[in-house]
Amino acid sequence: MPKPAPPVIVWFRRDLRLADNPAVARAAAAGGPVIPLFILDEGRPGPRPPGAASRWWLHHSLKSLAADLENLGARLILRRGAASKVLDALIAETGAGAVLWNRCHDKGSTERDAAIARDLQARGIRTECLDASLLFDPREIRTKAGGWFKVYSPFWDACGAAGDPPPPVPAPDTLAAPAVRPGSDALDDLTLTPRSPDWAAGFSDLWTPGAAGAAARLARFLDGPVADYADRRDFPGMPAISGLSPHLAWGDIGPRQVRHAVMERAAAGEGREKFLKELAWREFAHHVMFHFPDLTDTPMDAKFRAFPWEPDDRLLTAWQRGRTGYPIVDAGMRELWATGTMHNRVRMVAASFLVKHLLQPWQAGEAWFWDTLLDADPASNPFNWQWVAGCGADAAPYFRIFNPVLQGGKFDGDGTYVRRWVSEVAALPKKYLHAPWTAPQDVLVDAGVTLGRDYPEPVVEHKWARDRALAAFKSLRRD
DNA sequence: TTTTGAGTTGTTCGA
DNA sequence: GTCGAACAACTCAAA
Repeated sequence: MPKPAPPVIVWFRRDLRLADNPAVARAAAAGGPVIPLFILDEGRPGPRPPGAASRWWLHHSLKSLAADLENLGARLILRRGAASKVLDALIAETGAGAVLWNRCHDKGSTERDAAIARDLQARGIRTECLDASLLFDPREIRTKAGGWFKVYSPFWDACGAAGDPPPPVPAPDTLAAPAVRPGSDALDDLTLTPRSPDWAAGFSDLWTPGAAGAAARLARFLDGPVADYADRRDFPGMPAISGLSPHLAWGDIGPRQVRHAVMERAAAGEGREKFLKELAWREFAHHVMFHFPDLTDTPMDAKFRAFPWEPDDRLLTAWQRGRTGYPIVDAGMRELWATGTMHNRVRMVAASFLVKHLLQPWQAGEAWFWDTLLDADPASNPFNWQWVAGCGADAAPYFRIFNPVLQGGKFDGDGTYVRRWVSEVAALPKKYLHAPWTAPQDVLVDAGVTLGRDYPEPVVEHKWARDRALAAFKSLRRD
């Protein structure tokens, strides 16, 4: 009798799916027993610990993954602690001979995983690190001079020239169970969901974390909205967007699956093209983070280290709570709190407002989004904050300062979005909706609004704040 | 090496 | 109300 093959550990991270998962496919193809593992590792070095909203998503996505694994005859093992220690213990318990995972490109994971791979290999445990989270390998998308792209358009062109990414591999039909059944922590014991108060209670009505939920959302998007995506994506009151970002953040679905489905099932046209370009922005953010590992807290443009921010907790809190007195900003911040996401157009306006109107450091906004966004992504979140602040890749010129009143009028002209989230001003006519302080007294009375009581006066005056921001940005100029 | 064209998402001002 | 220019140089990527 030949000795049975030693089990293979598949270490799940931000790839909580069975299809389009090269580590799973490789382990299944080997035919031996497979041990699916997720580790909640909040030590250093390691990935940035997820924020509170992300933890809620993670909980439910893990639950979904466990159920999907169950259907294949496998049991998801949950453990918490330093990944190296957890792996060591599990290998000792089960006699596992290999550990497979899909690459994460953030600094903490890269450092941790490299050390783990070295240690395991030195002890004769095979490790394999595969690619699942991106369309292209960041090492392969290069400028002609061998550098990495800092501008989106040539990056996009280079991706196009790189050829099609490989099609997603299907989920396995079955996974062999190991002879020794290792113990697992209970999902609830990871305490990923809020208890008192349960501020996430409303999330369940809006979101279905997990691969099935992601597939359903993708199908819904491809059945309709994608055709008008280019024309409607900027209007937060319209149901025009895919809502896939939180699923992508934890890898309920992978970008290759999204791209493949879009190409197969959406008619060629502007909507499809625009959507793929948005997916490529996600890609760009991850590639930039690969080349600039300190993206999370260090401005890419070094002269921004000297930026004259004016940190102020009162202003930061007003912004976080959606009480700035600018309805489009407040609507966005309240949408974020209630749903765990914010429409992209409004993110730009709200982020610009914090950084430019309030002169709060972009890192403070980034941290709040990291904690409250269900789609908080280690690359996209800081990348986009740096873009807004003007210190990131392909950033806008400093004088491009969003006017929250004009943006409201332009992209929420009929007020659908603001009325949904800022009930205090919902009765105002659309003419004054985005600037309640300009409404005549009788209009305010009719709408039942007393500024300063029911809804805040603007925390800063636009023109004054704009001029202050311009002066601050000017001070950075090289002389 | 030097040159050239271009750069997600805007606002304000004055004619 | 509408339109075009100015906003400020700088960096990037390719030829």
